[in-house]
Amino acid sequence: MKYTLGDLTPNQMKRYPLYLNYLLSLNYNSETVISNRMISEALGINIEVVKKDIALITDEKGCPRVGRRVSTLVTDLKEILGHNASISAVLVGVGSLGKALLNYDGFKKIGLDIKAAFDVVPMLFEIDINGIVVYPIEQLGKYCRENNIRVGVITTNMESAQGVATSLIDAGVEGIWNFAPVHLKVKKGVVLENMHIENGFSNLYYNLYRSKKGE
Amino acid sequence: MKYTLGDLTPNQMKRYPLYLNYLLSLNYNSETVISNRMISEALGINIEVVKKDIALITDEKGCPRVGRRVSTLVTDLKEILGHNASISAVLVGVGSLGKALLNYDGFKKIGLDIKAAFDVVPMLFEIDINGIVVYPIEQLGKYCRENNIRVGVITTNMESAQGVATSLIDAGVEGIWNFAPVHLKVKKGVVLENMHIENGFSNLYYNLYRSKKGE
DNA sequence: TAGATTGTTAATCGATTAACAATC
DNA sequence: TAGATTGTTAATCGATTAACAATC
Repeated sequence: MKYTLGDLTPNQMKRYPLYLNYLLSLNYNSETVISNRMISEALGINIEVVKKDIALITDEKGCPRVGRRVSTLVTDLKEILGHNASISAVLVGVGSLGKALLNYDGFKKIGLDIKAAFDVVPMLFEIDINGIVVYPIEQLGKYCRENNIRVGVITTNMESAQGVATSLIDAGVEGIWNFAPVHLKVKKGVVLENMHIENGFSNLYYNLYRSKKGE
Repeated sequence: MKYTLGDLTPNQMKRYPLYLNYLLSLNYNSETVISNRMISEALGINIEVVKKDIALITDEKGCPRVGRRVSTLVTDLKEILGHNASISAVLVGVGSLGKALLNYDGFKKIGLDIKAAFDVVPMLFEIDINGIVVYPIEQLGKYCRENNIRVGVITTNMESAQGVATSLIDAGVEGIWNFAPVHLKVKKGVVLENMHIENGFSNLYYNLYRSKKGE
């Protein structure tokens, strides 16, 4: 692995998950190989971009007329995408979206370790969802400090999100992954990643328009 | 509105939802004004970028020393983001994520009109979730054709996603909004928008790394 | 008026695309 | 060997940033 995370551009970081997703969709064994061209065509990404992106994150030299082993690429992509890390997190807001995320088994696989969940509704307290226990929101700060929580996942409603974010930041989290459809203010140095489904739809809408136009 | 959707770049289209989100987070009335500078500082987007983006989508001239009315900007942003449209859609896969999305009231507000849901589990059939009825997956194709469905939302598990996508495409949908964490093959001309939560995490992970590095 | 902000043009920077020698 | 693919360098393109006159 020639380059480290810090050398990669945000644009590249957006493409790596696409490569990984695509490779995982193939039925491959330890001998399966793939060429940049195939990746390029499958994903609709210019081949020169693929060549550079891939060459950057792997030590394996591509073999002319053949390509590279899929298994190596998968390993290298996972490494660069942080799937081998284990970042401690809490989730706040155990509504339908919160529950859905807790029930999703994929987080650990990608490097996020949700240690606990928090809510205001007493009926949820001490309930165990997919191995994660729900605690009263009052305990959020204490829990985060005592367990070195690095990331807070916010799945509350719009009204509560800012308050929760502030509590999380006061408790020392480094990053917030916000699923509530609101703009959050975070103090400098705290990383904010917004997962706004509305934005996904805007993109879809835009591309529907373009594709109709292009006909 | 000087420009239309087709004139805007994908990069701009990613920024417009951020502007809208931020403006909506303000307590504004019909007289509240905002300067590009304030937007720029709140969102951490270069002010020249903000100036251009905003000027492009509104007819209201900015007033030096003052800015523009927030209400006008909100209207213009909603227009360009398609919130005034109404695109017919179906949702396939009424698991925890599917249910969470059905329970989310925001879709209609942003221009997506989910008309029906589909699943394989008989226990769910004819159930009404937030006004949306669940039907057997066998009826998917027929329903889409008869109701001119333009978009299919996929919230199935990984295994079923590709099959569902193919059915939707065969039934004539123009776009697929995929929440299943897999790579989907779609035929040319069909718009695919992936909502992969893993990708959000990769971004967060990357920015956590950068922010630590920058200290 | 002075100063902040707008709108726009020019300069810089970075990313994408094209070209091509090297390799199996 | 011929041809496909790699890796890399050069050219182009577009987006971001800087600069500044116009305006209230």
